[in-house]
Amino acid sequence: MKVIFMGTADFSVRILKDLLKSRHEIVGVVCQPDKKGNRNKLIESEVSVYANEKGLKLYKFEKISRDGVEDLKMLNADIMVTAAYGQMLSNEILSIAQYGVINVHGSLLPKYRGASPVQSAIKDGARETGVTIMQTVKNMDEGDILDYEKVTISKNMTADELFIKLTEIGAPLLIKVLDNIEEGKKNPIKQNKIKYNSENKTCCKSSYCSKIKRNDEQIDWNKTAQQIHNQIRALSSNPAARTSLNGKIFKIFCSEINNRIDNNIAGKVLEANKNGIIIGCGKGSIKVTECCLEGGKRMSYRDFVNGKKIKSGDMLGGER
RNA sequence: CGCGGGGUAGAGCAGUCCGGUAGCUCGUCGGGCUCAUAACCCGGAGGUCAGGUGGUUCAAAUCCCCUCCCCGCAA
Repeated sequence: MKVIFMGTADFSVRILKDLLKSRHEIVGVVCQPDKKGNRNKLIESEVSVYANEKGLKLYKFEKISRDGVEDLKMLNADIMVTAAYGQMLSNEILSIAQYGVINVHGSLLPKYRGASPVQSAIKDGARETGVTIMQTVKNMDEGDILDYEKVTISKNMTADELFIKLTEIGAPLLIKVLDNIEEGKKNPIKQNKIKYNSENKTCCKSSYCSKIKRNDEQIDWNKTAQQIHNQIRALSSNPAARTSLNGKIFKIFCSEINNRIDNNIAGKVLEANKNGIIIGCGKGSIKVTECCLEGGKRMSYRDFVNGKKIKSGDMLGGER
């Protein structure tokens, strides 16, 4: 089939890569316009870089529903596919192609509808999530499910890692769905009828997750080690969970639960040596394994300790 | 021209203010100790100090000028 691919992030690129190897033809790629990033430099999105590299026809609409209709119609696509695109689609866009728009979503819908399904699942400490291929409709993430697959979340898994796993599973799944649609074997299931697990009925309850805000990044050391660990994993590597160390922003990318209960003070560095950086939490403690200081690069706890930037007894999370 | 931090051995850093032999920790290699070790002790290798075959100087990692690259904040 002739496919228009819409996506922006790294997640999207990994889907697009596999899609290019399939029997379907990519007749156009749409991504978000270049944005001003750090230090006001113009940042080209991952999809933009990749599409240019592959010589694909690329569009960057400020507002796709306003600016994109004519261009997209001209491509005569059979179907459009979105994966982390970042814009809502109007009914007009949704009806351009005969098979409409299908989306690759990083959760088992109807759970975690919205902007941050992957991060939210980790933050909640979920042991399992999945990837859903669904028909896109006007209301956010409410369309019928065309196929899905479950994914296990291991206890130290970060959002980066889960994103990769979801694309590894999601890309072939998407291709399978496209194949089926082409062969007339479309089998949509309403979200309120889906059964991922016969024993557990709560999994079919819908929920929403919003964009990650600055406030979500700040670590509250009074929380439990498990909660903090989940927050760190959920936000890694971007934007990353943060606290402060000696007046500077201290970001933590990877951690492990390290339940020390003796002599705990929330936010206190209990130990900082080659064995690890151990930090007291409201309940238990965590071991920081990868981190960075404002202005510096991400590094392992060994390197961080080696540079003598942190020592036992330091307090994290004070005012800055 | 938004604000700030940084580029010194494979890695993380000190040294820069106040110019004068290139330093620390980790890793690595070799040796020793040990029942043994990721522990301890001894020794070695490894650096055009981001770049300008730039300026000042008897002398520049250090002072001055220009360029490049990395990172954080704010948007």
